[in-house]
Amino acid sequence: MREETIREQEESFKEYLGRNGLKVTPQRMRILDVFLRRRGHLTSEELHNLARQEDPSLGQATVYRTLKLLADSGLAREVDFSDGAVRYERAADQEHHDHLICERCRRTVEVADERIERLQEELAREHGFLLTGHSMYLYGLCPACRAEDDESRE
Amino acid sequence: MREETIREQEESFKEYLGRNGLKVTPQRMRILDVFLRRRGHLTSEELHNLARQEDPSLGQATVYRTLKLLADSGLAREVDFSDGAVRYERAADQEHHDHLICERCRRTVEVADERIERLQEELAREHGFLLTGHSMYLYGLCPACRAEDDESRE
DNA sequence: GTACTTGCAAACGCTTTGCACTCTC
DNA sequence: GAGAGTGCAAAGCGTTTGCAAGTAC
Repeated sequence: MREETIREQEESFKEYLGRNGLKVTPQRMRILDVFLRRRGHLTSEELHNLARQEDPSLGQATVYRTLKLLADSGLAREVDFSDGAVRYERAADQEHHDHLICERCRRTVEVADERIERLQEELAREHGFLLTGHSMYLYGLCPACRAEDDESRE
Repeated sequence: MREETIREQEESFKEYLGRNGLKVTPQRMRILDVFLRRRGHLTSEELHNLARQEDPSLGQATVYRTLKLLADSGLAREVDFSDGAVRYERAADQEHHDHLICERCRRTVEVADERIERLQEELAREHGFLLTGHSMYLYGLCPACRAEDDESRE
């Protein structure tokens, strides 16, 4: 992520904190910084390990608490790959997307399809619901793992 | 669920057990029976409470283990509404469906849309994946909760 | 008789919380 | 200096597991 974008997101977080009577602390800013500099889907533990390299006294609980704040503030998004722990991704990366996950190697691809989104809206409306959000996870075998299968079958 | 269907499912489970060198026990059959007679999305704990009324000595661990077997055998399906616990639903009820969940009252509606399924397949294929499964949860406000909102706004 | 199963309780992994201390505003 | 935030350790939660006793086949 570009330095400039990082600055913007930091400002945005500070603003969010101020607006909600919360305080700007070195821990919170460090966690945000590490989070933004890392692409992908991090668990709280992974983020803790990374951030602790810069500040060994940083506690795991603070990471959990800060990730919640980041999600609330809209800078991070929770994702659940059903692998035990909740993961977080940067919300700024894309407006919206879903995930395609390899069941064997856990590699993930972010996908988006406008047509599916529209159909989801439609489906909700048909049932009288006002759609506020959704989560869609597609599970399968990625190209590499499919190739492995083919080889072993020979 | 009709008695006849229940019989069929019981037979199917016994067959699955035999085929895998597992045993037919009173606990397993009781859990299956309670599960089949209840529509909806049950947690292991809810099922344990129900089954315990018929057999007070039934252990929670046995319910967990049996639900895993039911899922493996294809009689039950795991669903995750992100409310903390894994839930199970009868697989025989529908070939396949997804869930529309009210964020306020937690009411759920089962939905299915052939067009969305096709697009999911297509999306996976575009990325070289072989699709094996998916989970889609739509979150929103149900008609009743929307009406409540409208009233309070007057 | 030989696995496989059971119930119990302990362990598990992720997450939250109570607390005394520290810091931001 | 008041209220929020921190790190720590303990607790919490749903779930899994080790074990000795019991049971299906």
